Amino acid sequence: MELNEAREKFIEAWGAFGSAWGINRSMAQVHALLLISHEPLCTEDVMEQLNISRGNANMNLRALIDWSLIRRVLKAGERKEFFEAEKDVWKIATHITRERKKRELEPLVRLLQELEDVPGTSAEAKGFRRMTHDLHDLTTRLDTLLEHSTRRDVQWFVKAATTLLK
Amino acid sequence: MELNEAREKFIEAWGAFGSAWGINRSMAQVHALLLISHEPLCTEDVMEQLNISRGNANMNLRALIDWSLIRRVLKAGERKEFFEAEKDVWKIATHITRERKKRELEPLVRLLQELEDVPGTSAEAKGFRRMTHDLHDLTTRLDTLLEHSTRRDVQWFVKAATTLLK
DNA sequence: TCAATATTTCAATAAGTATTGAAATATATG
DNA sequence: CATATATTTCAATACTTATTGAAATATTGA
Repeated sequence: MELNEAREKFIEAWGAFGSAWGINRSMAQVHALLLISHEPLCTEDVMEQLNISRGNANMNLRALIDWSLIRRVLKAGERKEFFEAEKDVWKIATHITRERKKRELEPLVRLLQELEDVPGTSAEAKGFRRMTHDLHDLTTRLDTLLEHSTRRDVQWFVKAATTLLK
Repeated sequence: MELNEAREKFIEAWGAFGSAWGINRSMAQVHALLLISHEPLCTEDVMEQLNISRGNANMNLRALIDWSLIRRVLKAGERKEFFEAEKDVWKIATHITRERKKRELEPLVRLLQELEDVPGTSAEAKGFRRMTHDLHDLTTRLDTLLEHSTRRDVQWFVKAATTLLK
């Protein structure tokens, strides 16, 4: 496969993958483009290479900065902003999971905690409490796990588990 | 909080959570409803309680069976089908991750594997290979991990990690 | 077999999300 | 400060995905 064809396929696949996991396709594609770009790119570059509008490019570049997946870069003698991606896949994984944990997992954990305290002695109330308690337990564990994950932990973690489970 | 209010909140939250992770809101809500229902429910029950159409209910009940998150139940003397949810949260987590792994992770792993073989000695080609190789490595580890996870493994796994990282 | 009832399908439509592009705003440079 | 250039905003629009509901199909049991 040609390098250029490969680059396109990667951008497409990363976009589809993100999209399946509730991450806006353009955002994932902009991220993919920067991931495989050797040099930092400016907004125009992103617009051209992905065929998207200025507004779209701007919006998703900002979102990616927000997620700590890319950073602004200044080029000497250039007025406009350039962007480059974090290339360490462990950091990428950590930043994505942290962001989503904050946005979606934490609110769920908080609600489940409340729901565990629903009063009542009926079989229904008991069953409800058991369910929400178990879910709360699971989500809290996940939450803690992600909270304390650092690159080395994750590496150890996955390696240990992979070996053990092989 | 009243049990009924709590039930509604849970259904809503589970729907929103699923939706943020690329799982159809209705599917997540039907799942939530069955999770907290003491008795198996029929299609009509689901339609009524969630205010959704027959087609929608049917489609999502089928999808949930497909994901092994609920099962059909026959009630003695009843002609129609009833449905009940798997209530073991570890099994729920396993089934969801397995299903998504199959649908989205595996195709990505396959592509990344191909992309690692892109030819060329330019800095660009090298950088591209490094990136896709690292990603392939990460996704493969994840894939293996999920592949071999069973309830007990997951319990051990999360417990060990939680303790270690606390 | 035939009605009654249950389930599935699917074209039409609605709802939700993403994208555009031009105007407004901000910022750098002579 | 004026001008050129870069960035952001946002209402309009396009696109995607979910949902409806009625018709078609399947299933049960008298």
